[in-house]
Amino acid sequence: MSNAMSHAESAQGPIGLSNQDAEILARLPLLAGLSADSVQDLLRDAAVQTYDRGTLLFVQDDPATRFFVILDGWVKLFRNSESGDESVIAVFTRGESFAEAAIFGDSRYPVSATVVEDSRLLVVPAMHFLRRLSENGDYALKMMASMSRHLRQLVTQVEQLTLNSSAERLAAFLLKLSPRDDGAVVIRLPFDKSLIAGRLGMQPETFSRSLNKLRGLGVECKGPLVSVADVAALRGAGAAGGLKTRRL
Amino acid sequence: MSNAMSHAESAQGPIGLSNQDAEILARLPLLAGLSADSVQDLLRDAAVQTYDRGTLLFVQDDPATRFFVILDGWVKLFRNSESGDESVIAVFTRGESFAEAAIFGDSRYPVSATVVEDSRLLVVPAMHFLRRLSENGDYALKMMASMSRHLRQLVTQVEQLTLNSSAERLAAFLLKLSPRDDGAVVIRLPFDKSLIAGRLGMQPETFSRSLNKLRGLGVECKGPLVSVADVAALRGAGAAGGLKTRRL
DNA sequence: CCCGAGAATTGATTTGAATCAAGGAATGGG
DNA sequence: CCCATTCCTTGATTCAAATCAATTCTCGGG
Repeated sequence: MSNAMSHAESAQGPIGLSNQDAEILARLPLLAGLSADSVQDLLRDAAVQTYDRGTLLFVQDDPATRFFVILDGWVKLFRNSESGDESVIAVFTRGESFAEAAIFGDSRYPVSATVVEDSRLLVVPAMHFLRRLSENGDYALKMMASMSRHLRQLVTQVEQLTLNSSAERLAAFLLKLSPRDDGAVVIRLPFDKSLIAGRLGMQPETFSRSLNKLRGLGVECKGPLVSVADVAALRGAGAAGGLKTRRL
Repeated sequence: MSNAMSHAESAQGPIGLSNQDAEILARLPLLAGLSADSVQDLLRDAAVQTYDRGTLLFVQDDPATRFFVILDGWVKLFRNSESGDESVIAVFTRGESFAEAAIFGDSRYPVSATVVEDSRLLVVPAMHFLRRLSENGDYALKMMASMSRHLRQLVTQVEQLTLNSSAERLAAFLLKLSPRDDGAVVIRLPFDKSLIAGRLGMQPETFSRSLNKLRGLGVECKGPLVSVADVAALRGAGAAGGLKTRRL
């Protein structure tokens, strides 16, 4: 089924990817700026797979033998405490890679991962990829830049958890989703509200209430659609502590 | 002053390090298993520097031009919110490296760093180090393993913040410091209690009270010394939810 | 088109931790 | 050796968010 589809690219694309998929890979921090040949080389034995919502990709402490690039859909990374409840560490979507970091060192996944929307993923086995990395410094630098990015995200997350209120975390989340940084926008929430709540370290009830608190700042919510009257104003309010932070 | 000190090693040690310092470097995940020559090679223009407590090493968003290895002392990484208060992201000590990840990608420090105890640091300029990394896959893999480790730490931190109580986080902190994993131990707190509180995402007052809550589990505290009657029991209580977690 | 299950909201209540406010050790300099 | 500054502890109070408890809303299937 992979032949005769897309004329020129289909034959030379890494593992039989559509043009659009190839586009995604090209933009990936991990591979950005590499030649088509290089990408082909790195991803030689990678494969595209389709997963249904709910599929468990790997479990915390599993040996890490592969990592993933999301071509479509959403994936949740989480941890389970001994007591059974879960902490959402990250949620990724199209154009993002995850678990690359795990294939180094002791090479066990530090989190579990499930598919939260039907997804198409590029699955990259570690073995060949690692070999190529160690042979080519250029690849390795890209990889480190990508890991560095994930590190930053987590740093931000720790910061937010320790010093922002629920409403502020939600505001920050909306701002990150906003396509523009001022004026009025309508944002479509990318997945279930309760999952967003988890991602932001709060209960669903608190999520709902936080959304209400933002109403005073021009935020309205109908179903999965959130309209923000003035993005800049929302950001300003967050920074100024118009929503309560711990005082100075 | 570097000659005639330690007989054999002094001459061939990286940049005139004592045997003990060389020992530290050898154990560093970043360099572990590399030959003396390789280390010498990588750290060619690194230098040992002494810093007084309170010294600001770099500020969040500074261009990241160097990273550090701690030969002695303690260093705090933190972020400042717009509103002025700080979030402690990590505290590192002898034998640990930090800010390696920052020298990749956009190459700005994602955090600020200050010295919290008089310290001796190995300062490693990024330029030469990066060049060597890209030339030698072995170096790069080590580096990634090290970054992977930091990533794991942050993941754990996010998890703890979202689903453990203050008392549990403190218990986990003590357990990590414990030299043995059962029986009775006395632990010396490595730095000020208020800094530990910050590191654990709580106020100093809450730290004090959490310590009291642990008294019921055989934890006593005199000054900077904490005695644990039974390490295994403490761990058990934490896991079992003897200290309150969110219920299942 | 209606129905049932899961998702989301809303309300009432509890509670863990922050804040406010003093006291009490400890530490270092004069 | 004493004082002062800083750190730590303890108490009273407040507050944000979790928990408990109903509804209401939504959406896909019969």
